[in-house]
Amino acid sequence: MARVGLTTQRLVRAGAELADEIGFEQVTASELARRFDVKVASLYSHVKNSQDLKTRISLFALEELADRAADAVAGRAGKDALVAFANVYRDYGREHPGRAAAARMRLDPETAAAGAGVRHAQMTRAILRGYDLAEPDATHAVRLLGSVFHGYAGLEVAGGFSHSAPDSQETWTRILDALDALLRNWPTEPTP
Amino acid sequence: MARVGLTTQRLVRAGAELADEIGFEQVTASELARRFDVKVASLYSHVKNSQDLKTRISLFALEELADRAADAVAGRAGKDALVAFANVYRDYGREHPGRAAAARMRLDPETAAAGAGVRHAQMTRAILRGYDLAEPDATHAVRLLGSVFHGYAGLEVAGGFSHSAPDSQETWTRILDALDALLRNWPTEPTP
DNA sequence: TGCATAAAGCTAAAGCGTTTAGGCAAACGG
DNA sequence: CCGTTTGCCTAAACGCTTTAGCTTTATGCA
Repeated sequence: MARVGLTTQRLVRAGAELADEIGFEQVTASELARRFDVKVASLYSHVKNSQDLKTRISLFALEELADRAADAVAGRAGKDALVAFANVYRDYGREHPGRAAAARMRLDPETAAAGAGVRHAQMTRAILRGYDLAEPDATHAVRLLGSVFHGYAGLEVAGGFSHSAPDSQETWTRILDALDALLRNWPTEPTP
Repeated sequence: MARVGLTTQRLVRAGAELADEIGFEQVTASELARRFDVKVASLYSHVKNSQDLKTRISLFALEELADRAADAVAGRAGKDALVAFANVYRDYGREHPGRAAAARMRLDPETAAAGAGVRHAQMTRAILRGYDLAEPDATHAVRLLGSVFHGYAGLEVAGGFSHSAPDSQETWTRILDALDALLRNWPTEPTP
């Protein structure tokens, strides 16, 4: 019985790759065990249960995404930063659809707070430094940006925009133009 | 063996209620059979399989949501219509979290096109008649609105904004103000 | 070096959800 | 009142999850 060298880390990374191949929903302890050529029960020494495995994959993806975002934003400001930041999210979703789906998985608030969720919020806030938004408008804007990135990725993977003109890339570019314009001219008072 | 009177319709409606109670992900043929006090195999005369059941619940929710939206938008225009429309989505998510999750389920494009997906797109487009958007900007705007509604609901149910100031309702109102301002002043050309 | 011990991976088994095949009986049409 | 449809059943196979307890491997300390 040669040891394969299972680790929580290795399981999570392999699970992330598996998610990209077959979809996050389809990632299962059994399938993962098959990949490592190991009996299913062996995984349970490294992972609490199936839910725990998925949660860890989600947190891994969030971390990886935050790393990329931090990298992209460094040394940029204003619209330049906004576009770079947004493109990280979009590119990640296209390059790693399974991990991106994992990142969108609903985590209970405490788990999310302990993970990279905070980094994402802080980076989004950092983007807004290039615009002139005081609280609480900055928070509103952070939430708007989160909703758009989150929502667009979800709709795009669902095939919502595919095969219909104008193409998704064009829309994405124009949405970023629009968001930039909006942030530069955020309405302080509702206009009835 | 008294007959319960199972129907695809009844199964789907009960499945939708079940989703609101225990979460869409947890809706299972077994659980549904338990509710009707019927053996699981009996469901398979009315539903092709478990996936088919979920798809039907999703389509049901989309239809219900489209009905409400159509109702809300009737006789309104401009920001008034935008706000009413957006609030339908948000209220539905809070009133029927399970159905809303079902509505966000990824369907294959042909299934979605055959269902109420088209109505949603058309209504969103109708909202934009109150603003001055020519193609392709109108399409970009439709996609932006879809992303925001979709994304906000997803983040809100994940508890993203709960228990942190400012409260979610305030943000929602201000986001709608912002979107209204953006639509009235949509940037025709990127501003570098 | 050699042994003790913790950890890795295994077998076995129970539980639950899905799905199909085939059977009985209730409802319904003529 | 009879025949047909069909609603619901039993039975069984299959796959994923999870726990319990065992064997073997690796590792570190004497």
